[in-house]
Amino acid sequence: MAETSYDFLAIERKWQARWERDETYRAVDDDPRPKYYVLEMLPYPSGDLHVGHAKNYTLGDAVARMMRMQGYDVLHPMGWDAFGLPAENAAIQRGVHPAPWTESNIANMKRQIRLMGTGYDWRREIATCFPEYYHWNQWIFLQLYKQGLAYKREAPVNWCPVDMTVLANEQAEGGVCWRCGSPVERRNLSQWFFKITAYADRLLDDLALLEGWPERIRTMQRNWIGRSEGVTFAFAVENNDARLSVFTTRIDTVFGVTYMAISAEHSALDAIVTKKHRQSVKEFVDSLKSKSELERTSLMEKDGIFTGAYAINPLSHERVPIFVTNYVLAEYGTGAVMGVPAHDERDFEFARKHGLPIAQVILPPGTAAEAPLDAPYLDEGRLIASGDFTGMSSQRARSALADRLVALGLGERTVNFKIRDWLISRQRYWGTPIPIVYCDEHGETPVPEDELPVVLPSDVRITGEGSPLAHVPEFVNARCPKCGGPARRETDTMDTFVESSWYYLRYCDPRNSAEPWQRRITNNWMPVDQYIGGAEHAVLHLLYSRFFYKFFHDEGWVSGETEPFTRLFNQGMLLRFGEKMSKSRGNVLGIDETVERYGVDAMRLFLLYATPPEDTMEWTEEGINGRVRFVNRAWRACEPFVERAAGVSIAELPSAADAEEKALLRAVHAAIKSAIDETTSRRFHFNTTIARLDEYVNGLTGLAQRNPESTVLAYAVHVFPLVVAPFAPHLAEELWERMGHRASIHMERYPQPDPHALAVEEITLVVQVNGKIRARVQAEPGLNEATAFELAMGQPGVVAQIDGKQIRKRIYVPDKLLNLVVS
RNA sequence: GGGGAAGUGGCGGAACGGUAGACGCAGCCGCCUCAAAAGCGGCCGGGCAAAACUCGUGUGGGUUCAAAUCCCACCUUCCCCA
Repeated sequence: MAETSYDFLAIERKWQARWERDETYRAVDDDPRPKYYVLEMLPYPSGDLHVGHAKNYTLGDAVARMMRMQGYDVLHPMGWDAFGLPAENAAIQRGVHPAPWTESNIANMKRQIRLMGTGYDWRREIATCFPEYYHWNQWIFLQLYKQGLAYKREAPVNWCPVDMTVLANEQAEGGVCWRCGSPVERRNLSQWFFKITAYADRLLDDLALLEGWPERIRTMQRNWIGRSEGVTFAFAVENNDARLSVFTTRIDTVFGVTYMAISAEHSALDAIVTKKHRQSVKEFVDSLKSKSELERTSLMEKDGIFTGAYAINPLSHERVPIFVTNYVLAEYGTGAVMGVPAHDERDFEFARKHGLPIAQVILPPGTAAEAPLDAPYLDEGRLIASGDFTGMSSQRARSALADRLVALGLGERTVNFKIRDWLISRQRYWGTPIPIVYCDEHGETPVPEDELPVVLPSDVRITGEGSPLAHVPEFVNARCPKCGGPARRETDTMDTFVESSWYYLRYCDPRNSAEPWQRRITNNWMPVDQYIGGAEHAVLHLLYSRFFYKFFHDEGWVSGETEPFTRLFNQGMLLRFGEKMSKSRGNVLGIDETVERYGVDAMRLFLLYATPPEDTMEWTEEGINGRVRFVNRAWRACEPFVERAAGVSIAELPSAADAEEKALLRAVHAAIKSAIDETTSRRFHFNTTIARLDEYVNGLTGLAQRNPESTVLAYAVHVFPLVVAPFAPHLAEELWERMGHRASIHMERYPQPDPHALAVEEITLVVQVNGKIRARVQAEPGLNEATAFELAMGQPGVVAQIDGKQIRKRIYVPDKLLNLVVS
């Protein structure tokens, strides 16, 4: 039967073309409707999309469509995080220039995203590799520079030997490169940084504002920022002018110090090491030179070597040996720590190994005497053997000791952060050029704003060795903006996380060539109401974006909220054959083949249906087939009735003549209610909504067989495309059009759940005796306790259980349950 | 080692103090068909031939009239941080 077979390929193509022609999903800048900004993290144009990507975009699309149909002016844009290493690696491996490689990938991915039926406002598309975009990246750099928040300094940095570039701290978490997973090395290089540490306190405090974020992401950011309060004070070095500054959060253990540990890169090391130990210390330090942070702190055994020098504890005046160690890092704190073996795990291990004394100074609560320790005691307690401070609690002692150090002028209370400045230099080609030139006379000089953008030259040789830009004389040779004399251009490019830290603002005003965005327009759209993406960006992109937004706020370029993303939703992963899709695993399922084989609507429905969106889900052949069946069933249930449906108003609830009609009306409105509830609660568990849609279609199919003339059936058919539209947008459009509607269904209002349709005429009263179910009684809703009790006593099963016992208590949950407690 | 999340039929999941297993998948039976596929209808946690009954939400306790749901301990898995 030709007219009842659903030609998804033709119909889906037809509507995708129509939406594009009509710009159905454009967001209107000045519009009386309330705004809603829904955004999925912008993708890197790697070339091909698979169904894993589709999972991300489908959820955002369903949310955008639900909100649009509920009367919001929805901004739902898409673009490309187009700078980055894969383009350059392709150039090295295959000799293709990054620009055309990236552009053809974008073209292909854009085609695939359209195939997924997602409703984006393509007029706002951006690609970060175009000068029109990175112009403003450079401009933002200059503003940060002006405020002293962009600066260059020499520092030990993370170097990825595979990607041949340096990495920010967040990008080398756990000692491996975030991109390629290879262990990073340490190198001393002069590099550009953004001073994110200046915002550490605010980034931490404002986490409290982010109630719409998953708690674990907030916790991860809190840990990453790593604020700790403590004391910074100095140890003098015996027979030496050098002083060793240390930071500790446990000043209450200061009388337990039995050694000092300093990093191999400590600036005072040369000055304090004694002649006798110079050679062995040098050998130890040299052996550590190329070792990464990961190797030093995690893989290698805690080790160190005596310097021959002694430090004097400023409070106990004790003399303790100074060790160079592999586990104290120059970049953390002051590069020196006090060793308290009795109350610190690492110190305990170290002391054991080197035969250092273990002096207990904190007594666990409830213990009286000092007992030999076979493990360090890490918690708080009462101080012993601590001079004037003996007998105090840890807490009191910390305060008193800090006061003492401050009073003696030996130290101060300080706050230490784990977070470090954001290293943005990359020795690579495919990125935003840093707008700085070096003049012999004027040194480091920013490129004037009116000379932006500093355009990336296209004629380069990309070999994978060294910075490609350094070998392009036309690029390197520049004029000094101050004196016009010869100058050398900076050849590092920016970390691609810079571009993605503000792209959500550019979507608001994407074609502005005079400024990065117009405040009037961003004020209308920002902040992003719902941000959707994976958890892997918890401390990278999401932290950088928050930092940028606060800076923009301080500069007055954005107003209102100080956070860019009001709500954040973390999508779960999509697995196939138990593993994440990747080329190397050979389990990638492409968009094109999926869409051709099953249809987009079926794919979308499956991705939303299989699990709640935050859970990891497994792609299965059986699962997608189930949704293909659903689409076909829905079509067969509705299509033969479109004409009759068109003649029935959806504004009025028809009256049901029998139980089956009544049940169908319930199913219709239960589906509507579920869709609206899942959207407004921001829970987005559309898997349950689609289950209600199954029941809806089951109801249609059943009634169509038994009573094809039913008005209720015609009504339910008429409403169906509206209810299913956010999830299966093509099927919805086609049915809607066949019902004679001219405008896109996606501009219609979503139906409201009708309480009359949802009301039940009969309830099942559960009767329990002592909490065990003994009977189920059908009854009219609204019965009172006395009536319920009467009904219950008419049940032989209940009476038998009570038999001669006394009813102690009755619990009645109206229209649901009666529990009789007997004994 | 610390922190977090989660353990429910053969499978994905639903229920989030009040009828456990909605809905789908797989399986089984029937109708249709020469037959198959598709479609349509039905069954589908365990024990019992069946009803009655009874046991069932990782394990063991607890709170409650009532626990998959709340609390405690343990086991397992996954994710973060050391």
